[in-house]
This record gives sequence, structure tokens and C-alpha cells, in this order.
Amino acid sequence: MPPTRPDPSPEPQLGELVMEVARGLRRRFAVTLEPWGITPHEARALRVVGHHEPTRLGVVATHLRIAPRSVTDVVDALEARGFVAREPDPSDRRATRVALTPEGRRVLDELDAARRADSEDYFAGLSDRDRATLARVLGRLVDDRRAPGG
Amino acid sequence: MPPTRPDPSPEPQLGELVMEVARGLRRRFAVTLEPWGITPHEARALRVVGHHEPTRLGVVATHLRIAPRSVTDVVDALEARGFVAREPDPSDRRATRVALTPEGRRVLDELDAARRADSEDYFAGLSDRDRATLARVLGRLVDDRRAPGG
DNA sequence: TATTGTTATACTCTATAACTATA
DNA sequence: TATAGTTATAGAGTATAACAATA
Repeated sequence: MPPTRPDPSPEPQLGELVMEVARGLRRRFAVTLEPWGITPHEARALRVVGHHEPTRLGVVATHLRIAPRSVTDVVDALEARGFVAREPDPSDRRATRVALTPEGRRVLDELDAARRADSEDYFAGLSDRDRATLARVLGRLVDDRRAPGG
Repeated sequence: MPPTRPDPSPEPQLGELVMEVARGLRRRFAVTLEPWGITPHEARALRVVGHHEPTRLGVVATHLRIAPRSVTDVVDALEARGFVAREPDPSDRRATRVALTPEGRRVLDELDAARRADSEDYFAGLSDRDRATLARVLGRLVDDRRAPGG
């Protein structure tokens, strides 16, 4: 019997490959995150908050590209863990800002290091040149989606 | 207001980029699939069945890299739509095989064409060379995960 | 005893719609 | 009227554990 490679199609498409690699990364990162009791989604939200604090929830939604409703949930989870705190926006009483707590900052730093190590391990088999190409090409795709035709 | 690019980190990592691109692809593919009333996950399972039929459910699980429990669900969904059919495996009465129905074959062909067009559109901005590199590098990562160290 | 697939259950990630409080 | 965020609800995609039938 052949070694059952993942093979949804005889000639795999770029899109499939990207999604397959993403699944592998997500699985791996979820395991890495277990000691912190945090999910990849939550870790990503924590990172967004950390790099933009203090930030309105709507801005977090934009950076995460998720619905406002989903931001409520993930910020609830982070706040329950004591990693972030909501505070009223002084300039608009409808708005809410989030900022890291000291604990959140500490955890974010640990998480960044763990993620970095994880990523380096995952992509260890690639040459520097391949990695650079990958970063350039993927970065361009992300930007294209953000500003299509611009 | 600034153009709010997605920016979970000041120096985005390869892993993040891959996952971000995968999210964009998934969103787009989900929209493309709407006329067929099928999800990306189901379409992928249909494709696996189509390229390996008749196949045991366990083999489908391996190709899809999901738990046996999850195969039951997705095959249930495809069977309810009349795209696949379960049949007993003559050589092992514990096992179940799945195969496409004629309708499933027809839909799979349409889906393959739609996916192809979608993918080509999504990656249209890249040079042939960048696409080739992407395919090579990602394909290698997929294989590495399958046979780590081998 | 080990394997195939199912039932039961639950978690993660995401969305739409209706609502509240402000602006 | 429009915006910021919430409550309510739902669906997609995945997992573990216990089990039944068979090997």
C-alpha cells in the first residue's frame, strides 16, 4: 500500500497547498500554546492588542478581519484570563478600548518567543532564499486582498 | 483614519502570513461555492472521495487529516445531498466504502473548474516563477509534515 | 486484543441580526 | 440617522471518549 500522502487532487493547486500548510501550522501552534491555556485565535488577538494598545474594539476587529461580534468573545476570553482590560474611551462614550495588563504583556512576550521558535522549526527545511520568496509573495497576496487593484 | 492594514505584528512571520492567506482563500472559496450549497470542507472531502473511490472512510480520514468522527459527519452531509453513497466493503464487514454518485461526479467536475478559476484569479498577480516557487516550497512543507525526517 | 466506524459531547472560530447607548 | 459594541443565535470545522461489530 502506498504511504497515503494527503492528496485531495492529482495535481494539487496553490490554494489547496496554502490551506494544507496553514492547517499544519495551526495544529502545531495549538499544541505549543497548551501550557498557556490559550488558543491560536486568542494569541493572535492578544498580539494585535499588544501592538496597538490602547485600541478600540473596532480597530481590533479590522486588524483581525473578524466581525465585531467575534471581537467581543475573544476579548472576553482574554479579559477573563487577566491578559487585557477594557476601559472607556474618553473621547467617545460609545467606544471601548482594550489594553494589555502587565500579566498580558508578560505572556505576550513569552508567546511571541514560542511562536518564533515554532515557526523557525516548521520552516527549518527551507533555504533562506525560499523563505524570503515565500514572505515576499505571501505578503503581497495579503496586501492585494486588502487593497485590490490598488 | 489610517488604512488599517492587517498587522498582528510589526514584523509578520511566515506562519502568520500563510494563515492569513489561507483565511482569505477560504472566505473566497466559500462564496464561490454558494451556488452549490456546499462548504469548502465538504468540497474537499468530495474531491478526496472522487480521486480515490471506492474508498474506505478511514482512508478518507487519512487524506483529509481529520478524526474518524469528523469523516462520519462530512460523509453524512455529502450523502444527504446525494453526492456520495456508502456501501459495505466486501472484504471486511467492519469497513464501509464511499463512492461518488453520477450526480456527485458531475458536481465534482463543476467544483474543480470553479476552484481552478478561483485559484487562478487569486494568484493572478504573481509571476509564473513566483507561483512555481510557491508550489514547490509549500509542497515540500506538506510532505515534510507527512514524513518528518524522512 | 485490535480495528472500523458510530453515537455522544464539546470546543474553536466565525457570521448575521436585533438591540442599546450614544453621537 | 449612523456608529460602537453587546446579546442572541447559528453554522463550520474539529477533537476525545465510549461503544458495537467484526477481525
